[in-house]
Amino acid sequence: MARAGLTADRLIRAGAELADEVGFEQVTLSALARRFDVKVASLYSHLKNSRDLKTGIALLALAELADRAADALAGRAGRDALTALADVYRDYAREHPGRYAAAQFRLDARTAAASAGVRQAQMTRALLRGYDLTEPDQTHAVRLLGSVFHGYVSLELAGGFSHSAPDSQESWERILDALDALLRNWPAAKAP
Amino acid sequence: MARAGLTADRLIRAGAELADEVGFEQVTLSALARRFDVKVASLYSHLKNSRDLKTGIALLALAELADRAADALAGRAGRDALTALADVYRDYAREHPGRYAAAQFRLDARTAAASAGVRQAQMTRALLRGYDLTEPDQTHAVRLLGSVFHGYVSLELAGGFSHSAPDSQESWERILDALDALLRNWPAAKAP
DNA sequence: TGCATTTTCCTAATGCCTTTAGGCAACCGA
DNA sequence: TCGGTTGCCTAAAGGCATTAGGAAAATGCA
Repeated sequence: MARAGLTADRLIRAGAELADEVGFEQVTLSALARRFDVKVASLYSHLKNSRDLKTGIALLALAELADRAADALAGRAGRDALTALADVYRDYAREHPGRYAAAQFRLDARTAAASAGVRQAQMTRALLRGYDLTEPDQTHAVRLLGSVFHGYVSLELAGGFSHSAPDSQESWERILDALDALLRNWPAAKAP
Repeated sequence: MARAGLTADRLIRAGAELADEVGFEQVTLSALARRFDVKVASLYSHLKNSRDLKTGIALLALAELADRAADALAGRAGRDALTALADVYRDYAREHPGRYAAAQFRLDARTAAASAGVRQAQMTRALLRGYDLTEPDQTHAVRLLGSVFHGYVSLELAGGFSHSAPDSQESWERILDALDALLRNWPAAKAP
C-alpha cells in the first residue's frame, strides 16, 4: 500500500490548522489520522503520544508569534513599537485562536526554556528600551505588558467584550494609550 | 442497596475540590464517581452530562470570587480598594487553582449572563468610582483591570514568573502602584 | 399503615479516544 | 538487487462519556 508521507512536521502543522478550526482542546490523534486518511496507530511512528503533538503545536505557535513580534518591532520604537507588538498578539489570537490557545499549553520547564517564549520576553524588554526604565522596574513593566496583552486577548477571545459598548477595538486603543502614558511616567517605588 | 445520597450540589462541590487537587482539565465523571464509590452512570441522575458538571464548578467559582470581592471592597476606596480586589483574584487563584481555571470555562451566553461574573464587573466598576473617570473611559479601565488581574494571575500560575528576580510578589505590588497612578492620571483621548 | 409513584443507583452496551505489540510491504543504500 | 530500515497496517486493551432499561429505596397519599 502506498505511503502517506507523514512526518512529525507535517502532522504538527496539520494539527495547528485543526486547532484553529475546531479548538486546541479538540485536537486529537484520531482527528488528525482521519485528516490524513490513515490509521491512528500510524501516527505513533512520528509522534511519541498525544501530548507530544500538543507540545509541537505549542512550540510552533510560540515561534510564529516570536517571528511576527520581531518583524513588528523592526524599526519601531516607543508608542509605535508598543502598538505594533500588542497588535501582533491580538491579531494572531484572532487569526489563529487554536494556535494561540496552544501557546498557553503548559510546557515542562526544559521545553519552555528552549522555546521561542524566551525570545518574546526579550523582545518585550527591547521594546521597553524606548522608555526610560531601569531594573527592577523594567522587569515589572515586562510582566505588566505580558499580563495586559495576554489577559486582554484571552478575555476578548472568550467573548468578554462583545455585545457591549464601547467596542473592543476602541478599548484596545485607549488601553495602549494608557500603557504608553504609564511607561513614560512610571511611578517611583514608595518608601518601605 | 443503600443510597449514597448524591445531589448535584454535593457533586459540584466535590468536583471543585477535585479540580483543585488534580486540575480542572482532569475533572471527570469517572473520577468523581470513584470518589463517591458509585458507578458512573449513577451521576446522570443528578447531572445532565460532563459539561454540566464543569459548568456547575465554574458557576461555583465565579460566585465564590464575587463573594470574596464584595467582602474585600466593603469600606475601602481608591488604592486600598484596588489592592484588595486585585489580591482577591490572585489569592483565590493560588488557593484554588482548579476552581480558578474553572472560572475561565467558556459558558454559553445565557448562563454567563446569569452568573456571578456580572457582579464582578459591577464591583470593578464600583472600585473605579474612587477615581475620577467618566464613560467611556471607565469601561476601558474596567477592561484594563480585568485584563491585568486575569493575565498576571494566569501567567503566574503557569509558572511564568518563578525562578527569576525580582520575585512575583514585588512585581505585583509595583504593578498595582502603577495602575493606581494610571487611574489617578488617566490620559485624555487623542484627537482623531 | 399500605400501596403506588418517584427517585436513586445499578448492570449492560455502545462509541470514541489513546496506547502498545507485532507484521508486512515499501523504500534506501550498497 | 538484496538486506535492512522505516512507515503504515491490524489487533487488542483500557479509559471516559453516554444511553437504555431494571430493581430497590424513599416518598407521599389514601
